[in-house]
Amino acid sequence: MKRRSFREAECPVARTLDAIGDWWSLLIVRDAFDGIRRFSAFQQNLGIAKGILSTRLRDLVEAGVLSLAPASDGSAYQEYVLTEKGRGLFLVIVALRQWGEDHLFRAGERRSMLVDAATETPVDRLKLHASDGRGLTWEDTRIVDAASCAPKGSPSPPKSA
Amino acid sequence: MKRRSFREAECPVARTLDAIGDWWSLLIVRDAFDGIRRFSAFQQNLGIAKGILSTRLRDLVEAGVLSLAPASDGSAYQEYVLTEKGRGLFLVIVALRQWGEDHLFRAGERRSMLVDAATETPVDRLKLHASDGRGLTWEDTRIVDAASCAPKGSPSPPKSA
DNA sequence: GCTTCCAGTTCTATTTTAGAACCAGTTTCG
DNA sequence: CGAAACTGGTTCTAAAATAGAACTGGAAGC
Repeated sequence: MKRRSFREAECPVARTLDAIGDWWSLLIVRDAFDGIRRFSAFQQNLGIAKGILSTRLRDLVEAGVLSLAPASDGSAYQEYVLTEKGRGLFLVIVALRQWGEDHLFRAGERRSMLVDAATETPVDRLKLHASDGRGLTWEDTRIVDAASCAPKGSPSPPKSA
Repeated sequence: MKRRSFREAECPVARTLDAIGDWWSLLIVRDAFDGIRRFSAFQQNLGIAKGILSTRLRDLVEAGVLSLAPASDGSAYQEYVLTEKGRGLFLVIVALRQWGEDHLFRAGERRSMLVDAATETPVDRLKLHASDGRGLTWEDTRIVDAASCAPKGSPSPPKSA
């Protein structure tokens, strides 16, 4: 009765959710983007049980999203910091944020906001584009099998690995 | 011992995850984007227990992400279709997909691909821009409280709601 | 009208989570 | 230095969620 795994799914969305799609992981990652690094800081900020946090952090480190580094304040403790792979989740967080802003707030309700630090102005909306720059909506797209759609530099035909 | 709720969180990311952040919801939404509409089709495609699927679909309908519509094939059954709100999750799915493509596949491994239907070429990567069009990375951004960052047409000061 | 399919609901067993208690190593500080 | 408090966990129990199978009532197929 184990939870189904999509680690080997053909769909990248499924693999991503398999890796970080549980209830707490993305919240932890969001906190990491907000500068939180210490176990107790995550725990207090999220109100998560320590046992769960412990396994989630371990899983995220195992997944290569976070890594353990010596504390920046010189103490003997360690900190959890985003790896390059973890920082790659930024647009996932932004996409979640923009959807929430659009659909989950009543008018005038207090909310945090993502701004361009240089100008303090809100960032632009994410948009999807074709390779030639045209804007795309869901209706303009299709899912195909990679084998049938080799990109320019066709790295290698899917023979073994 | 209820699961903590972020329905009233100030952070849009937290609200979004509260609404659709559990293990199955985004997979169901992904399937919906792929054209799946019937209970049994979701069930077979995901390998999810029927009981869970039942509550997940009910929750998604309640959240306004899916709606029930009479079956398009003329039968007496009903179908689950994405609402406008649900279609708004497209970029979330795309962001998850691109991260998975980048970090969760070995070279040459078979994977599905999102293409521009018109040209059959892979879509562009999502990118974040400032309001003036400059590309932004995480390091270029900050989270601020909405009240301290009123946008141009300052809709209304956060007085009541 | 009998059988099969569809879309669930209900049931039990297993797994996961929450929350509190506990603990070893660290830091504080008197 | 030694006691007290803090940090980062682990362990324990109880509650909740999930998996999987069995069951059900209406719709379709024949």
